Amino acid sequence: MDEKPGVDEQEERGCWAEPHSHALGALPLLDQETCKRSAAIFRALGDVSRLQLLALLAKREMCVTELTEQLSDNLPAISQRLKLLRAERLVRTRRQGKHIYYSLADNHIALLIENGLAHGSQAECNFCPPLEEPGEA
Amino acid sequence: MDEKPGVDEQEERGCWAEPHSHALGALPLLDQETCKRSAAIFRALGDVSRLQLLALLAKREMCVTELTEQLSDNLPAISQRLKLLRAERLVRTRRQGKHIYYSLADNHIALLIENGLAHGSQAECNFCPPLEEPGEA
DNA sequence: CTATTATTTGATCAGTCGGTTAAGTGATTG
DNA sequence: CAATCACTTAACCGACTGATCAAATAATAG
Repeated sequence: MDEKPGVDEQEERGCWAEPHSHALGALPLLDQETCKRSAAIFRALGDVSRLQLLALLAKREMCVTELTEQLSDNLPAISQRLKLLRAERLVRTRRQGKHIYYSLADNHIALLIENGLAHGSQAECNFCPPLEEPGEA
Repeated sequence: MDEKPGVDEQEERGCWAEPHSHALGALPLLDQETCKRSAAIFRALGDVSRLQLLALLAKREMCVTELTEQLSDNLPAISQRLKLLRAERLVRTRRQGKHIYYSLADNHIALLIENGLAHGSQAECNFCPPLEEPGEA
């Protein structure tokens, strides 16, 4: 936004004296809102219990009781996690009678989860194009 | 314990009495190692400062001093974040003289970041196929 | 209405995380 | 060699997180 620090004078202080690319000027940072939102999503995904929960919901919608059963955990804990995930809009709810069914909010999220799990596994990532030969010889 | 599929009688205990799909049995959970690794990656990405840092490194490799400049932050803070990101193998380092250059560990990570940022922005996600199901509740 | 089932919320509390400052390390220069 | 630069680490500390249990709420059944 401001005047860019043009390379007027080559002073001999700091690594600026060397031909660093950052002498070329400041790079634009991420939009603050996008960044905050993205980080919040990542943070919500960054927990083993929640990730297991989401992985289950990626298969099909489930009510809280079933999630509790499948995860062999206690119900309030599940509910608290779901609350957080819902606050981040990663899951959605649907009420039917006495039950509240949870499911992933959209397939964006499903894709992101799948993508992350692919990275987390040692298997080849099917989201990335085949690695170009890292020919650093 | 389970009767045959012919659900003629309703037992009076729990939501099991109702035709819930989890009566069909337990679903497999995620492999614990994959889950932990994935969650760790997500957690590392789940911070605004680190995400900005990674977004910069997605453009090109930089030394710590330049990152400090670009982010207008103090150097030890950047270094601590880089340490964490390196511990999670999201970034790699290359020493050249007095400088240590950081870059993203691989393009898996670059893709995952790009993917997450796309979700974080309100724009259409270019990683997801166009939604095929208009007729959803 | 009351009772029961299903789920959420409140409140507490231990554990973790990230920023900050100062000191430490490792490479290069004179 | 000592001085300097680039960066890392240690240690402390306040803030946040997530688990837990009891109590509250919401919908349905009787």
